Amino acid sequence: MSTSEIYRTLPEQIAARLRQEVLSSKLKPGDPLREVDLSERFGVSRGPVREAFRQLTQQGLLVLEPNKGVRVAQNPSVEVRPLVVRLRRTIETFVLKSIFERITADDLSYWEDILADIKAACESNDVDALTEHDLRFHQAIIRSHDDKDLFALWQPIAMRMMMHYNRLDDIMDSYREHKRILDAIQAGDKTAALDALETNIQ
Amino acid sequence: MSTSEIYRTLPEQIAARLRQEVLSSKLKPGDPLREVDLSERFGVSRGPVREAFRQLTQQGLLVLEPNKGVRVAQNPSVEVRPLVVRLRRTIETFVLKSIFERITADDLSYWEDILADIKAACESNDVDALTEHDLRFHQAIIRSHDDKDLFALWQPIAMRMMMHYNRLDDIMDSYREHKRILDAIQAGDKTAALDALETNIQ
DNA sequence: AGGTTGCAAATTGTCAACAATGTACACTTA
DNA sequence: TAAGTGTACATTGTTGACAATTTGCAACCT
Repeated sequence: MSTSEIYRTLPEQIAARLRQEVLSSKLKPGDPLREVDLSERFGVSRGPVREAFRQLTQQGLLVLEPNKGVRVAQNPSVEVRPLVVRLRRTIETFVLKSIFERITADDLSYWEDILADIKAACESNDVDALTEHDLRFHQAIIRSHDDKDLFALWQPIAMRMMMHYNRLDDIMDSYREHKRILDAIQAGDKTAALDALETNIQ
Repeated sequence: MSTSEIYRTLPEQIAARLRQEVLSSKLKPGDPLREVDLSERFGVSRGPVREAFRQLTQQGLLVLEPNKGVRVAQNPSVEVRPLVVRLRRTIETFVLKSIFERITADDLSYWEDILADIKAACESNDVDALTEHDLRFHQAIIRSHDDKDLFALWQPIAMRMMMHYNRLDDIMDSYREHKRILDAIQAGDKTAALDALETNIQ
């Protein structure tokens, strides 16, 4: 997502691009995606495109119907949304709690970099960039846990929250919320950090 | 899994078979899976096998390393396991709560059928069959919710709990626990049903 | 001996052709 | 006209060949 980021495989690159377009609503819920179109667009054969489709399906961004192809997934219904929020809070607070005492200076400086990106995105009113860096911020927390499996558990839940969603009136609030999380961590105030994190997830 | 069950696609059939072998520990954590081996075994080309691998990866049963292939995933660590339990309880109780008033006679008779299978598996001490029907029981509850997306959210979490796990000393306890859930539902006792469900998930 | 380099084999990744399936629409029939 | 049927067309599913990558091992150097 970050433009300089290097992806290992072809399907990953394609998936990253499509994910960005779904999260930024360039692709809207229900839109069909054709294998041939995308393979021509990316200059590859249908194989890698199919695999990118499977990856995004696993993340909940696309929906697959056998013999019919994929479409952009619908947003979670109003009924299910509170559940998704609860699940995501459960995972992220679990991780923050369990790593809190082991947070390193490197972790902090990395998170500060992301926070700076969030600030820049807010100031230039760039919603797409904000979505990207918001995601990176929370990803970074999850990934700081030793158990890599947690990320696979968290991703589909978080993605469902990130789709076409904008709960804030003032975009700068996003920066403030993330700053509050990081400030509390730096102050060593676990309770405040967890509270700030829960506030940010809704 | 149920022998008469019909799968739509080739990859689904392959995935179902491999899932059974992982859940029954015929395939053990860390075991590598080779595309050619399995394509020969199932009499298909590597394509459908690859896709089955992707499906099982999404369910958390396999782990994929680019250019290196897939291996059977490790069990969740003792540290993460309580989180997985909490997530699964959150989803299943959410579903049971929200469908409780709309449960039909058809639902109940279907669940009773599965309970009978569970009983039979317990009585013949068939752990593999028990795992299968245990899964079917909870799947049936999740699937009774209108929002089909819930299943995709639930599956990877539930699968991680089902892997190589056997918490009960007496296998018949599994039957008793599921019977308690169904009895409470039939009695219309929501609180008791939710409590029985939580007891069963650990 | 310890470490490095360079094959050769095993394995996954990608591609393009062909098969199977689903879809749209004109055509028939009552 | 309305319902059903047949037939092209569009699209996904599967296959086997070839390319790229990783891995194990032997030969080599220091």
